[in-house]
Amino acid sequence: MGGPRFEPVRAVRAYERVVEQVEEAIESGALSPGERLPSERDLMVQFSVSRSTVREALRVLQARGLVRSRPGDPHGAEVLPFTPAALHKSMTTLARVAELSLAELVQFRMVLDSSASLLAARLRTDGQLAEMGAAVARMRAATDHDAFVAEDVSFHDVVARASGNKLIQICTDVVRSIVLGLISEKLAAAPDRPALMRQTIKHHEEVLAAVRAGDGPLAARLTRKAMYDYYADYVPDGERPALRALLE
Amino acid sequence: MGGPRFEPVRAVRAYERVVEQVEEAIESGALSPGERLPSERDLMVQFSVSRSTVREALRVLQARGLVRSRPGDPHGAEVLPFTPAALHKSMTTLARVAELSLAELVQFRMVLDSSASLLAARLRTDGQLAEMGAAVARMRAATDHDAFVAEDVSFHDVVARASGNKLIQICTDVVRSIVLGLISEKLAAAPDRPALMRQTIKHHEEVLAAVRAGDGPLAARLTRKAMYDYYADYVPDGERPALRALLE
DNA sequence: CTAGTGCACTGGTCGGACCAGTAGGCTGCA
DNA sequence: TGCAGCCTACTGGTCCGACCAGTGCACTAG
Repeated sequence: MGGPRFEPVRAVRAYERVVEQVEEAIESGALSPGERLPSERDLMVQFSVSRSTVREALRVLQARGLVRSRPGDPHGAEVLPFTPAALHKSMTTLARVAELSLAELVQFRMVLDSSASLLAARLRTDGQLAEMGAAVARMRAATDHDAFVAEDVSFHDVVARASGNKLIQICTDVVRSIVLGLISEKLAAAPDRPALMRQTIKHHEEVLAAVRAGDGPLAARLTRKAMYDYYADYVPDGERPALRALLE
Repeated sequence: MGGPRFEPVRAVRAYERVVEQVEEAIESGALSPGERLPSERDLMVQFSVSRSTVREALRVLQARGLVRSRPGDPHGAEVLPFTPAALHKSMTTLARVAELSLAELVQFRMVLDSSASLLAARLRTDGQLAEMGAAVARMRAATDHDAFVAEDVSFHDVVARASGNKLIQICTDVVRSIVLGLISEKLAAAPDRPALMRQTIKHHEEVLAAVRAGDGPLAARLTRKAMYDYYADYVPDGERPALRALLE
């Protein structure tokens, strides 16, 4: 006690050090999206490691969504612009191995999307308001179910953007696609689809009105209600109370 | 139009197919945490690929937090129990490359933690209530700042657990550690620390009382307030209104 | 000036090699 | 018989060299 606390020196593999350096260069902005890494054969010289090591490092960087390499490309691996793909992947894995229930996912969406609505009610621009209106209009005009869902998504996406919080925007996007992936087949086979679509449109119009009026709490409440009504049928009875707990 | 829509056949690399198969085995539960993968040399026989390919696949699986391999281990790579490490990594990367502001992160925590409090007010067990009380007691007894923060964290963690939503629990955990990582140095140098600690304890007691009373909305509101008061000083003036938007 | 063709180089994969490190069986001592 | 210590077979980490199909660019022929 009291003396310098030494940290255990984990054996750092060569490829990890390569990953760290390249990662740092990318995250610090020294390498911008679209720029190229040197070729693998150049990298092995620069890092003084073998090509196998370089390649393992590139695989890790690729798994993290930071770079992409194409066979034959004479310019070397490309630094990618940020995408939530890696986040999406790890959250999807999480959903499977941690056995996240649909109820938990929907509940999470209720929390996040309603907060987005609340913030959007205050921070939305007129342009975003128009985008939301347009999305609702396209929902109304949608003929097939896929198009309807797509416009539904775009509405929620505008709201999330209008919240001014990129993290909320990204997380709603990721969780939404996981939820949709889980129930898409059931959704397409839902009974009385037209009625559900009409109800959904009505809900969206109400949310939009609340956002336009700047009534954040109302917009949030309506968003939670809309999401509950939309998904409750797919959630097992026993888990529905947990969702209703968010409806006040 | 009309004909079968063919999807572009992206050239699937050999190592990707290896990743897919192992991933599927793990996520489906065919391989449980603690179990071992065959050795690399066995895998190259089973998959009919070279060891380089096997190793690149293992690097990807390791980057995703699914397996771990130690040099010299005669039992092969170990299948890991789920940890949010991969999620944490990708969200940390996200925070850097998407240039998430502290305000966005704190706002996200306000949303998630307050929802956790709201749910916990309804769903908490008596045992969890006791844990929360114990955490607050330890906060009060904490002598140094690190211990104080640690107990603060454990309080929030119990609340998140009591929400009954694993996704909320994990995400609050991940974002919290990112936030703490961003401001830990500033936090330790905060002026008038004892006063801040007293205020924080008071806030936690109030939240705990609301949770105990089953008053979800109050617990949520208090949680947002507590978090705002705790972090507002570190958020640039211009971004504070966005946080206040969550305080009603 | 353009269409077409090589070519140089790329990433993907393979096979073989060596090393340090581990675990478990074996040996030899008590 | 029991146990401590060594030994060995095998592991993962790294390196090397090789081949292939594919790419982009420069060059050439029209």
